[in-house]
Amino acid sequence: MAFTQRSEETRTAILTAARRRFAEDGYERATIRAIAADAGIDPSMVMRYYGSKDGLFAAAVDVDLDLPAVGDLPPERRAETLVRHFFALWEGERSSGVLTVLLRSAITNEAAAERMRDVFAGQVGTTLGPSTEEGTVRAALVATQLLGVALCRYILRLPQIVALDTEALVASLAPTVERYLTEPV
Amino acid sequence: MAFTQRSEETRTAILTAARRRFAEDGYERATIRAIAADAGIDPSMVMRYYGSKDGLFAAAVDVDLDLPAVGDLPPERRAETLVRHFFALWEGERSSGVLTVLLRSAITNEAAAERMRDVFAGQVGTTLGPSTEEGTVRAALVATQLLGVALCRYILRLPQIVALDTEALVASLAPTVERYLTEPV
DNA sequence: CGTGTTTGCCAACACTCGTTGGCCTACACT
DNA sequence: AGTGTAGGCCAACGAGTGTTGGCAAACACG
Repeated sequence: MAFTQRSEETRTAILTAARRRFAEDGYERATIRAIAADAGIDPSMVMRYYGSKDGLFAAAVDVDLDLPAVGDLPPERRAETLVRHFFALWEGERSSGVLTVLLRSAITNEAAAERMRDVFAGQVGTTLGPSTEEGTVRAALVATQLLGVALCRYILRLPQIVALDTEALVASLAPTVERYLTEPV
Repeated sequence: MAFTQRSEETRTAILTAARRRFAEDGYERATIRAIAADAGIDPSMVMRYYGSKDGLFAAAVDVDLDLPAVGDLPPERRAETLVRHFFALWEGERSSGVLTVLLRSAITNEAAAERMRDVFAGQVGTTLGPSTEEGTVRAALVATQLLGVALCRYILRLPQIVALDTEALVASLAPTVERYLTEPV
């Protein structure tokens, strides 16, 4: 019952390896065997720690977006703050590809898609202000642009988008996001 | 050697079933057996007609975007025309989910991702005008928004985006696209 | 009508996958 | 030191996969 230090180490080793494999290969092609090999342990240990592949996946995509409360900012600063935070999340070391895991597998795995909708509804929808219907539509429009750029940059790796640095992207995208947040629908 | 009528019928039956399965399940989870069952024939026939699963996939994503020559249009009409054509492509009966196949599998399958980059470079990049470097960057920015909305609407099925009709989406997205086409980078 | 070719199905192979149970080792605690 | 428990590996099962070869039936054509 009590976690020893060693068990906790391999537990996180498995999780790290799982995130990398899920991010690179997607849910279906990431195999328990490969993840275990990366973590330097036996495949059966993965089962003992996380119960099943689904359980491991659920642990791998358990992410906190840690969104800033843009509602407190002056309106003209909200869009830029959001976009900047978005790139910090994707390119940050700490998250280590969780978002890539989530997005990539939300596309082949219905459970992941639902989790993504939940994350969106729960975290994105509310931090943009009171959750009126209009507000969630605005948030969804923002999501189309931000997820689209993540798709092209981190998954499809469109060379023109990969080549741009984040500052140039912020400059291009912030006005779009601002329009979705303010323009009448 | 000469194609009989019956062979051509099952050939397209296989292709139709394959597109549907690939679109719904993605490359990995779409099985030859399921596709064959949908087409009402034996799995081995799929191999005889298309050689391998990869061959079938290549045939399934062989798509012509049929983009309009927006270069001839007055600038203020280009964005709206593009967005409208984009939705017509995705929701049109004729294409029957080819684009969903392409996008969905480009995310787990590296070969599909490269094919997507090729389609983009070959068809999208050039029809937006002379292929200067600035032009391809603009085209890529347009792609982030349009692929993003396709992702949210046809794959993740974000309810707020699914609920909007195409006219409302055109109204929301066209100004964004127009900005990417015109605003200094 | 006879014959060769196409269309199709059946059965199987070789492989990989997630998952399980048994067994050995190393540590913790009294 | 003795003992129970947790950490770890090995071997295997059962299911599902893409793929192949052989054989029956339907067709085309002389």
